[in-house]
Amino acid sequence: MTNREIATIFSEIADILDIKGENPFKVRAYQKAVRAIEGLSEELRAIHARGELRQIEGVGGAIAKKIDELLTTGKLQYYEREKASIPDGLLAMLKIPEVGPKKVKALYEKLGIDTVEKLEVAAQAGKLRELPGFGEKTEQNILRGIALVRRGRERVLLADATELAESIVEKLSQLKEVSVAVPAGSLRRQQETIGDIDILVISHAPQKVMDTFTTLDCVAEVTAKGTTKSSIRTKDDVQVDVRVVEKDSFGAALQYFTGSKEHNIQLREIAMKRGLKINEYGVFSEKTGKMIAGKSEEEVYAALELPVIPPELRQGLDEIDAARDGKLPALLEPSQIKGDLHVHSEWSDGKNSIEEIVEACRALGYTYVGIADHSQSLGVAGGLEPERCEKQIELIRKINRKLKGFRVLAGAEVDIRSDGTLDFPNELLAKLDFVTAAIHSGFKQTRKQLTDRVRSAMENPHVTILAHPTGRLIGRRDPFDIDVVEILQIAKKTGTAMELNAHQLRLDLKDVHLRKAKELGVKVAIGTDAHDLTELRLMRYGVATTRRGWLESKNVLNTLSTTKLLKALKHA
DNA sequence: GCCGTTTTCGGCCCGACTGTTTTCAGTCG
Repeated sequence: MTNREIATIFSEIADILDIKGENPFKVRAYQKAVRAIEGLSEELRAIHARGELRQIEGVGGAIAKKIDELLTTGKLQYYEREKASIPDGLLAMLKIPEVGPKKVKALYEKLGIDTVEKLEVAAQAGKLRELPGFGEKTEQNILRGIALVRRGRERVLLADATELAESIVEKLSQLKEVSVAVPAGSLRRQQETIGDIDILVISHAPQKVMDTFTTLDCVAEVTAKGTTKSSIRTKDDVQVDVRVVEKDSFGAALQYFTGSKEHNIQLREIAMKRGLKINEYGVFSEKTGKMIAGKSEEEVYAALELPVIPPELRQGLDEIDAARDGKLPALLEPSQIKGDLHVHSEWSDGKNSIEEIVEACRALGYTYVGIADHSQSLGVAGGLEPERCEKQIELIRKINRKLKGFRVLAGAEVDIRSDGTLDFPNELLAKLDFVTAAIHSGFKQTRKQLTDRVRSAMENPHVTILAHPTGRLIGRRDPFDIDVVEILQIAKKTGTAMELNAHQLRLDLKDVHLRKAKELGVKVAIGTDAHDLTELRLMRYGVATTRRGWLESKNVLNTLSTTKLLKALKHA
């Protein structure tokens, strides 16, 4: 039973208890456990085997016992019982925006509505307004919510959300009434996918900001418009919220709206113990009500005797402990990246010549670029035959002779075949500056097959980097079933680096596994997998993801100087 | 259900907006 499956069960338990009107803190305890499990880099099975379940923050005796039951029997009696106690359809109803546990309960008990379909019919017939607390507007909102769920409320990729947010920020910034406009929320935390975009604005004329925001070209629908907060849905179906605050509360608001929710709850608990109260307007003394901080995030954290925690780390895991103990990492900065280690040229399925790539990379301030075109097996991607690869190496040497202060590294993205053998002979691999091995087929193999396959590739001394280790495409293809922790342990032994593929659809390895890599001392190589020059800019999302994984410059290969990098790649 | 430099009991983050009310509950983040 996977972490994901266990988290889903606890999440359903929380929903069921919520609908039944149980103690809300019990509901929250289950939700907290769900988030804790989702944040694990390790399988619960392994933690269970070591008897360390209760060391997980948010997992106490009762939940540990339930995890034990799930892992040993594959079932949970408590869950079966609770699930049987309410109709299945109620959980689906809860997924509709505007419909929460109280409404579900009322709809079910008073009108016998127990499916989304029945709810839709009743709303259309104007039956809901008979219930106390329900009116015509509520009916319309519920119908809209149902349509929204049917369309599938997909989360937006970090790169797409960033682009949209930056365009809105730019337009709001042009107003003379606006002094600052910045993204907050999960976007500022650089989460790999974004639900809603939050933008925070400092202005003394909030109404003007609200009016401008709700009438932007991209707006399809205004879902809320207040004096300091408005929400819209764009034509691309993304929800965007804008909040306006006063200058003196900006730090508190930025902290508050950056989240994560769990991080903020932890901060508030600390504040409470110190006789302080935090809200989006500032930090206040509980006794006197006097505001003691709020202008900047520095002030807010300082009021709790903490250094500012970088937004990417605010995940509600152990970052506050680390901050208190002075153990926050010096996270990787974009400016520390000296080159891209995964770029495709026109030799395989890329669009540009090596010379064009060099020029673009120099413009980005890099001092090297790793060309890694596909190998022969990948026919669809114009994979190189060994002879073509030899030719490419020659050309790269020729280009390098003409370059000053820049170096093209001759590499290849070599296919790991289904049987674990590599797609190029060793003699050829030996001539390359670096070899990135990757799985591009046979995703459906068993966990053991896939893990063994990658192991045999990594054990080849010429292989320096394992590309996109889990093969996932965010929102499109699940990661293949591979034991990432075991792969990392093998990498430690063989000295292989793990790629962080910075392509917007991949971000592979993901944050929790990067952190595990750091713990194990496995180096990370960031590559954009660019197939054209514009994709070279995806590096920023790679850097952001390493930051979420607590990586520092010393953990990342492409912060090294050319000489040191070449040496490190040979060693690997 | 979790948790403990006040605690093994009694707390558990906080406010905006909406729609329904005529002072507030529900939902959301």
